Amino acid sequence: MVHTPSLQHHLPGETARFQASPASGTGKILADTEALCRAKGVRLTPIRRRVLEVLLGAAKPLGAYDLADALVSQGRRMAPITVYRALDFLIEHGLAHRLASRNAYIASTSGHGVPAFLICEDCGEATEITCTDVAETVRRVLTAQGYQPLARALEITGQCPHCQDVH
Amino acid sequence: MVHTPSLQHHLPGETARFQASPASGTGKILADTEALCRAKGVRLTPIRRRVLEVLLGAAKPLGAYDLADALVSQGRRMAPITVYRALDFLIEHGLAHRLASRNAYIASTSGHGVPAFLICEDCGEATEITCTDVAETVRRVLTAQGYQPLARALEITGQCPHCQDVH
DNA sequence: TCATAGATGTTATAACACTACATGTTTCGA
DNA sequence: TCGAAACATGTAGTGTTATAACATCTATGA
Ligand SMILES: [Zn+2]
Ligand SMILES: [Zn+2]
Ligand SMILES: [Zn+2]
Ligand SMILES: [Zn+2]
Repeated sequence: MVHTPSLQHHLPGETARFQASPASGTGKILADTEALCRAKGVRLTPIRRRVLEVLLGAAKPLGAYDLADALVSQGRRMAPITVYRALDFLIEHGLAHRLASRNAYIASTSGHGVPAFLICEDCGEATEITCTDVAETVRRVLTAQGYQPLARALEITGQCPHCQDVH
Repeated sequence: MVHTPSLQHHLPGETARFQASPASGTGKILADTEALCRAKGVRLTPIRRRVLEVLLGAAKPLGAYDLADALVSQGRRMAPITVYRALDFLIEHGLAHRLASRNAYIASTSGHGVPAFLICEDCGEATEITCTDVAETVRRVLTAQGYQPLARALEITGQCPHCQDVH
C-alpha cells in the first residue's frame, strides 16, 4: 500500500536551509502569473491557464494524458497535442517542469533559479526545493568536467515521509 | 550542428576530485562482469552479455530500440521485450543504468555507490562520475526533508566541452 | 481592413514500454 | 538419470507517451 498525497501536503519552513514552495493559494499564483506574462509580452491563453490551474491543484505530478482527461470541454477531452503545446509554453517560461523520471509535469512555485525536486518512488509525490547547496554542487561538478551548466530541474529520488510510515 | 561523440571520448583523471570512468577495455570489463555474476550466482546469458557489450561499445546512451536494431541474429532483429528483459537484469545488478531524461540506457563502469551522469543536451553524450560531494549533498537534502534516500542514478544536464566549441 | 504572427483543431503516426502466454533451458535433488 | 521447478527466451499483441503535418481560427497592429 502507498501513501496518497493530498493538496498542500508539505508546508514550508521545515528547515531553515531548504526553502519549501510557498503555500500561497492557487488564485494568487495565477494572478501573479497573468501579470508576469503581460509584462513579458506573452499570452497566457485560456488553455494554457487551465493547464497551469490543474497542475497547481494537483497533489502530485500529472501525465500529459491525465491533463487531457482533466480538461474536458463540451464533452470532449482535450487532444494530447494541445496539452503538450500548453506544457511547452509553461515550461519555456519557467511555470512548469517536466519530471522525466515519471513522464509527468508539475507546476513550478519558485519561478527563479535552478529548481530541484524530491520525488517519492512509491507514491510519486514531488516536493520542489530551491537549495543553494544543491545548485552550487551541481554547477561545480559540471564545470569541473568542462560542461557548461544549463538551467534544468534536478530530479532526486527517495521515499517520502508518509510512505515510510506504511508498513 | 552538434558534436558526434566517439568511443572513449572522456579519459579519466581530468581532476583529482571527480573520478571519471576507468578506460579499461571492453574485454576486461566483460571478463570481470562474468566473474562477478558467477560469484553472485546469477547468469550472464549470451543475450545479456551481448546487450552489455553493445552498451559498452556505444559512444553514448542507447535507446531500447537502438539496441534491438544493433542485435540482429539470423537476419532478425531482437524483439524489444527481449532487450527490456536483458536491461532489467543489467540494471538490477548495477551493470547499467536507465537515463530517464533521454529514454536511453548506458553501461555503468563504476559498479558501486550511487552514480551520477553528466549528460549533454545537444549530443546526448553521458559521462559517469562517482563524486562524493554530489552523493553527500543529495543524501543530506533528502534526509533534511524527511525523505529516505534510495540508490538511483542522478542525471545532471549541461553542454559537453565538444559541443561548446561548435559555433 | 487587411496582412501577419501566433494559437488551436484534426488526423495520423512515431517512439517507448510492457502484458500474456507458450516454449525452451538449466539446475538440482530424488 | 530422471523429472520437477526455476529461470530464460520466443511470439503476438497492446498500452502509454510524444510528435508530425496541415488546416483553420484569432489576436494584433499598421
Ligand atoms: Zn510517498
Ligand atoms: Zn507524502
Ligand atoms: Zn555534446
Ligand atoms: Zn563530447
